[in-house]
Order: sequence, then structure tokens, then C-alpha cells
Amino acid sequence: MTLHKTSDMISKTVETETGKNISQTQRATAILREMIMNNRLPAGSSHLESELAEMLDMSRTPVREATLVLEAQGLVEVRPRRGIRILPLAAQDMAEIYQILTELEGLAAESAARRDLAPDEIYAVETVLEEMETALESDDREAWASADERFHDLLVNLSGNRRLTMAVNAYNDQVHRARLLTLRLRPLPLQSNADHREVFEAIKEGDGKRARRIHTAHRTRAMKLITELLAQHGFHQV
Amino acid sequence: MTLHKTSDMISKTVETETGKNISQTQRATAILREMIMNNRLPAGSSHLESELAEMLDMSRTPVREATLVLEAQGLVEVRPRRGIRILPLAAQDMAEIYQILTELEGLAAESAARRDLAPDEIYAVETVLEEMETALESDDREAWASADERFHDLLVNLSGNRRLTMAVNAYNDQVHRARLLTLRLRPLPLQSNADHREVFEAIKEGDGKRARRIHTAHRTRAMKLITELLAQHGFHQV
DNA sequence: GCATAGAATGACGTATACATTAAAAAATAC
DNA sequence: GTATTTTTTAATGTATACGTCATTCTATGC
Repeated sequence: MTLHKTSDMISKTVETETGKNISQTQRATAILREMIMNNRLPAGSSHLESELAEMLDMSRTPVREATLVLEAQGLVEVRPRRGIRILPLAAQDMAEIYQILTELEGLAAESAARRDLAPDEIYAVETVLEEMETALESDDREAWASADERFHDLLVNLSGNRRLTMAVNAYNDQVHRARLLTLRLRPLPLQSNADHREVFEAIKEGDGKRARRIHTAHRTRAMKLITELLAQHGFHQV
Repeated sequence: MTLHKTSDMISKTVETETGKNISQTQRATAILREMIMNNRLPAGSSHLESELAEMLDMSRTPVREATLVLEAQGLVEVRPRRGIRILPLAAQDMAEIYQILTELEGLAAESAARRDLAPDEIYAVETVLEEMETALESDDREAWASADERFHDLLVNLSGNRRLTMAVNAYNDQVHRARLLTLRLRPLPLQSNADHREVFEAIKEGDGKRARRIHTAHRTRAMKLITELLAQHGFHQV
């Protein structure tokens, strides 16, 4: 009896831990964010609360809550009676976000260099760097982009500044669409890999200033490239 | 009959002095933020949705929405069934936020220097600088603090980067309590005024690097002062 | 035709109802 | 007395109801 109940409880606990207990609001937030970032909800489009609610098969309440969160994250704009608008990124927006990102990731690189990195942290970054190189060799741009994102994510994590990590992630989410779009348009990012290696070397050596300098240059170059590509290909908004 | 009751309830609809009708959600957000920043809702305290709803004389719905916004802004933490917790700032939090603020305001100063400032922008900053000096002469710390906030606000606005402005404002809101607290503990901020003048001079001259350098030094000094004061006076959390 | 007023529509903001479920309390076993 | 189970409580998450009001449509006057 007791055994039976105990095992019941355990299975229940496991279920809870696996995260089945997610609220509709959280589900709505996650799904909508995903759809925005992958352009399944196109930039510039507007959607009524009731549309989204029907699509997600829930009532308006959790949808409303989700849109508030996404609005705070800069992904949508809530315009009463005109729908929830997926914010498009114009050149100006890209410039604003990249300036901030460059700055914050520069700080992250410098902070990371000031810390003593744990072996597993170093290993994680090395692994991603290798993945990026492998991906480049086999001309697999999707894999490269995925590894690139993980590199930048690891980097800000190394800063040890939780708020910095969250802020950088939020801004990266905002420019995700633009990166996706230019992935096929740009030349193979050979320079990027070299930059990443160099930044990481500087971090391991504890040379914060150098890590920051290289990273800033890296990001600045990437921004220029992306904005030029978007302009060349007539994407005045993404 | 029902109509009568209904119209009574409707008359509760809020109007601001400007005569503009704002939503209950906006009202809740504004009032709660105000109360958090002024310590009328003390850091570390927890409050149930229903408490806040009763206090604000509205239903739980707009309160819930407000707390989501405030959570996204980093002012509270929503812990289901344990209440909405006003986030306290520990030394570590202050360090994280000030690092980010220093960085972002440094970027703002540099960006501002790169722009051509309009006469009214210059005038506005000059006015605030004078206010700060006047306040110092008459030892009016509250007035000084208020002008100081306006100076930093104007500064990021001069950057021309809207997102940067919003981000800096959000972080400043988070450390507002700590600044208030140390206002009476710290020596008269003579150096601050000199720093401000110097930063602004560099901006007017279009010397971005110098503006950034001075501003960064200014913020770094301020952070050190505040954290030391808090530690000295036994505030391990604010 | 054009402009304006009035009516119709329907999206939103808010209150409320209610099921769920975590936390607290009580009861039971050890 | 402590640990475990059961019961109770009540805070939350979500759906729903509904009044309001921005927007759209229609009708009327010119």
C-alpha cells in the first residue's frame, strides 16, 4: 500500500519535474515568440487577441498576458482595437539594437576575461568553436548559425552577470529574423570564426581590454555586413 | 436598476489631471512602480494579487497584467501562491546593474557627442546643470537628486537611440531605491557636478571618446561610493 | 458626389466565476 | 515528539460575461 502510493507520488513528481505543468500563459508566450522569430508570424502583420487565442486554442486571457510580456521584450506592439503588431525591424532599429549589443557583449567579454573560468566552461566554448569550424568546412550554414548563437550565448554567460545575459538574449531575439535572412546572402563567415577564437584566447589569457576590443570590432563588422546586405537586397524592413 | 448600479461602477473610471482616460492596468503599473521605488512597498515584501487589487480598488485582472510588466522590468518577482515579491537589491545586484548602466550610459555619451545637438537640447541640459549647482549651494539634496536624474535622463535621450533610453531608464528605476537611501549618507556630491559639466563639454565639442571616458569614470566612482556606503551602514539589501 | 451624424459592429478592458492545486493544517501512525 | 498521510484552505490560472468605445458602415443633408 505505502509502496504503491509512494511510487504514485514519485511518478507524479517526475511528471511535474519534466515540466508538463506549464501555464497557458507560458505556452502562449513561448509559441508566439517562436513563431515571431521564425517569421511564421510575419513582421508587420497584425493579429487580434481572439485570432491568436483561437489559433492557440485557449481563451483571450493568457494570450493577453503573453502579449504584454512580448511587448516588454520588444517583439510586438499592442495597439488596442488594431491588433497585436509584430514589430518590423527597419535599418534604424537594427542600428539601435546592434549598438547596444556590441556594447553589452563587449562588457561581457571583458568581464569574462576578469573571471577564472572553470574547466567545463572552457570545454563548452572550445566545443562550440570546433562545431563552427566543422560547419564552415562542410558549408552548413544552418549549423554554423546555430553554433554561432551558442557561442555568443556562452560568452555572455561567462560574464557572470545574470542581468547582462538576459538583456543580451532579449536583444538577440529581436535581431534573430534579420540574421536568418542574411545567412544565405552573406559570404562564408570565415573572419567570424577567427574573431571568435581570438576573443576566446584573450579571455583565457585574462586580457579583458583586448577581448573587448576584438569583440567590439567583430560585432561592428557583423552589423555593417548585415545592414548592407539587407539594404542591397531591398529589405528595408525585416 | 441594474443600469443604475452599472453606471455607478463606471463612474469609478479613472481620469488623470490631463483628462486622459487610462486603463486600470496602466494605473496599476504606474502606482505599483511608484510605491516600489519609494519604498512604500518595501523590498523583500510579498503581496497577494488580491491584496494589491483591494488596495488599488480594482479586480485582480489588471493587477495581474501590471505585475507581469513590472516583472519584465525587473522590479518584482511573481511567485505563484507565494505572492508578488518586491525584489530586493543585494550588493551583487547593484554591481550587475551598475556595470550595465555604466556601459550603456557611456555609449549614450559617445553617441550624443557624435550628433549635432539642437539648441533646445543644449539649453535643457544647461538648465539642469545649473539647477544641480544651485541645489548644491543651498544644500538641498532632494532637489539635487531630482536634477541629477533629469541630467542622466537627458543625456541618454541625446544619444538618439530610443531603445538605449528605455533600457537605461529601466535599470535606473531598479537602483532608484539605493540612490535615495544613500542620498543622506553621502558627502555633498561636488565631484559629480564637475563630472557632469565635463561630460557635457566633451559632448558639445563632439569628442565622443572623451565624453565616454569621463562618464564611465563618473559612474564607476558613483557605484563604488554607493556600494561602500550601503555596506558601511549595514544595508546588505535594499 | 461629399460631408457629417447617427447607428451598427466588434475588439478590448475589466469583473467575476470556477476548477485546479499548492500550501497549510489536522490527523494519524510510528 | 516526529514523520507521514489526509483534509482543508485559499491563491492562482483560465474562461467567460459584459459594458464601453473606437472604428466602420449607413443614412441623411447639402
